[in-house]
Amino acid sequence: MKTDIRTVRKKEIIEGFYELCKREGLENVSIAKIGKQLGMPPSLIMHYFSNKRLLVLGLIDHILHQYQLIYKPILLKFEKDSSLDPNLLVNRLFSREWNLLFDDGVFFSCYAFIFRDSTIRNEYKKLHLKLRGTLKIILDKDKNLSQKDTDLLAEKIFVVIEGAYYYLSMIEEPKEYQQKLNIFKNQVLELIQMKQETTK
Amino acid sequence: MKTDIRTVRKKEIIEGFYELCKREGLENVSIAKIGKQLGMPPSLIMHYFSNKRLLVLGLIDHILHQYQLIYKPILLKFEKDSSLDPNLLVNRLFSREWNLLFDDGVFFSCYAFIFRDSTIRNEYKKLHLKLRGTLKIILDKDKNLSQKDTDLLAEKIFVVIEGAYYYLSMIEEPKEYQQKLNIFKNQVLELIQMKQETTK
DNA sequence: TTGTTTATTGAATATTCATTCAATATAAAT
DNA sequence: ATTTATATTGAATGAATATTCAATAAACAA
Repeated sequence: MKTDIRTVRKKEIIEGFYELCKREGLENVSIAKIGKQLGMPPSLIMHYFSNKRLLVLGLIDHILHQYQLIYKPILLKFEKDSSLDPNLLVNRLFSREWNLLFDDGVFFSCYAFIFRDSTIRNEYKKLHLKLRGTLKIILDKDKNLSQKDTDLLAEKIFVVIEGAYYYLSMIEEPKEYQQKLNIFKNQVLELIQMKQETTK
Repeated sequence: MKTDIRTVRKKEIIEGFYELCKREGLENVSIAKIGKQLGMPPSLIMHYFSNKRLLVLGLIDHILHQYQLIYKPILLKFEKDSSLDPNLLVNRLFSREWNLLFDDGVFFSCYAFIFRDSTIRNEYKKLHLKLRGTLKIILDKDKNLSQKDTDLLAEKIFVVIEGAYYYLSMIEEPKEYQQKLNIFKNQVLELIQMKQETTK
């Protein structure tokens, strides 16, 4: 009753779509290809997603959900602790162990849609606001940061993380990658340990 | 002799391609559409770019060239001055006045290719290295930064700029945009004015 | 059990896609 | 002026595209 066929099948289709995007790139995936991948006629896909835009919207929903699914637990682990280990936090924030689960190419392909689709833009924005909000909660646990503007600090931290995500994607050589990564980790550490402006 | 027809026409095609991408999005532009836009048969386009990948490669070359064309003069103005005004530099680095000339949607659509095309990845990387290099030269002019690791500093500055570029693209409301922008500008200013590690 | 809704199929649609080709025009080289 | 190379055209290709439709099967409600 809860897991009615409609819900299951829609999920199945989106996941097939996502797998194909990983392998072939979003721009090369057609409804027919998704059908072949899943062993179902294209008309069945159209039965659940009445046009391609809805399918892409579904994909983006899936990606952002997954993005959050990976990021949130990393942050939430700190919610229990009363004290904050900045080094541990930074390592977690930059841990890219999820790379196996999460495809950056699909993420950025979908990101490019924000410039021409306001629905998608808002979904992306909502996610990023949520992540900043969670980080603020973590930072507030730290007594060293009490009475500091943790909203501001979360903003500054995440902009480095996102810049790093963008920039590091271009770097293949592991040694170079590690070296740049350390720079950005330090940059965030310095932000946390800096004498921060007080909340106004 | 210098501007032979071949060069002119190829440029014309790429620029038409770019205009269409701005309006309709990279994924919706076909060779036939470019032809219609320029009033030439698709076969002529194929005569100059023997397949679509080469056309996309040409577009990316064009975009990166334009990106650099906008950024470099902003930086080079400082090369003459013997002293450095950090506020002025930061304002220039974040000046988005070029938004009219440069389309962010096309930029990120093309960026997404780096994940599946190593040629494109390297072109993007080359550009970013060059920009960091130029910034380092600027920073080296500042006596306050003498004997500091300006390579490192340039890296830290640009990762904020790029994170900001990514993040601010989601924000429509001008007031909110301005407020976030100021945060990131300050963040870079603090980096410049911080006691920086010495060069090893 | 009957009726009704939903799921699934497979064939068909018109359109658009990248690409090819042969023919012609134009320019450059001799 | 004649040859040679390049530019340009327009028509044609088959494959792939998103989407529609009518028919059947399965699930569900009465």
